Amino acid sequence: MEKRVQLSESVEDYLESILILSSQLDHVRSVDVASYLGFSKPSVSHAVKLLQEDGYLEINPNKYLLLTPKGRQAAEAVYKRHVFFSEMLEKIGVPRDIAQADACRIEHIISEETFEAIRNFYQLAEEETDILDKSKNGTESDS
Amino acid sequence: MEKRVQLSESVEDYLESILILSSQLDHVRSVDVASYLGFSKPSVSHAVKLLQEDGYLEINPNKYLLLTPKGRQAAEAVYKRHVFFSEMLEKIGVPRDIAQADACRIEHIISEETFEAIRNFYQLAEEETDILDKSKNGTESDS
DNA sequence: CTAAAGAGTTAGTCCAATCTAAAATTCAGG
DNA sequence: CCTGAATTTTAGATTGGACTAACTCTTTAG
Repeated sequence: MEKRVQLSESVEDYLESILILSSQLDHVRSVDVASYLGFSKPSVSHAVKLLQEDGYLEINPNKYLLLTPKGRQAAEAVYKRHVFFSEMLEKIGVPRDIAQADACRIEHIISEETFEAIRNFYQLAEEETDILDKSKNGTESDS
Repeated sequence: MEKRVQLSESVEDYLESILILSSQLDHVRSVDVASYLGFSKPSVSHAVKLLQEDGYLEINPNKYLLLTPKGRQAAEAVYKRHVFFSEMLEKIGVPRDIAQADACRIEHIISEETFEAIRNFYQLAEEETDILDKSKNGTESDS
């Protein structure tokens, strides 16, 4: 069971980007996070120190950032939402870049209950094959 | 056409609450907004001044707050999202108070495109009467 | 070995948005 | 008219999360 305490958006962003980077690089350093998020090195250095103090990650002697179980769990919870929303939004007709941007915000703010409910609802609706088609057509006039 | 520049969440909250209060009271003062939002009076006083400077509202000689067309349009855009999401979430099985709270956050962050796409998709799916029922059942195990 | 590049840190600034404490203003009742 | 309550405003503090400038530490090429 996830304890889902409310973390700040900023903390969630750092943890998520470390998770993503660690699947792309063989190690993640502060500077990698900085360039990924577009933040300055001091900003990341500072944030990382706080994350460490709060037990979300450890900094090994090589300065590699390693998520603790607590940190990884939080990161995965956010990332799971990100993946779901970006895919779902695109499937219902939102342009990819906008879907991405919105997923980046939604992922931080919705409750577990809302996430589960939307996921459930979407899955059921998706099975009605024609809904997705109609939905896409219905939004094409926007662009 | 809505120009939908990105306003801060805070600004949107003030405008939305003035809109809501003006449908409940025959005039809206800073103190009403303060008690509605749970902020201190100085905070509201300060924010209201900024809103006025930016052309979102006017303060009449009785200190009543009056939304300008620009302010009203922004307020209504947010309120429209609020109403849609709180109703929709509740219908797909999210407990009312949680649906409310999530709607209060979602309303500020999603793009016009995503709003339209979700609304469209939901409307189509809603017509398949059994989806809503199944959806509610699917989330009952969470509580 | 040493200089330069790369990475991290320290110190201090800024901004938005809140707060409290304490005026100042307005206004209604006696 | 004057006082007390309600409202608004001023002044200043705080907090989170970003920034720049400039330092230190580490690594590596020549």
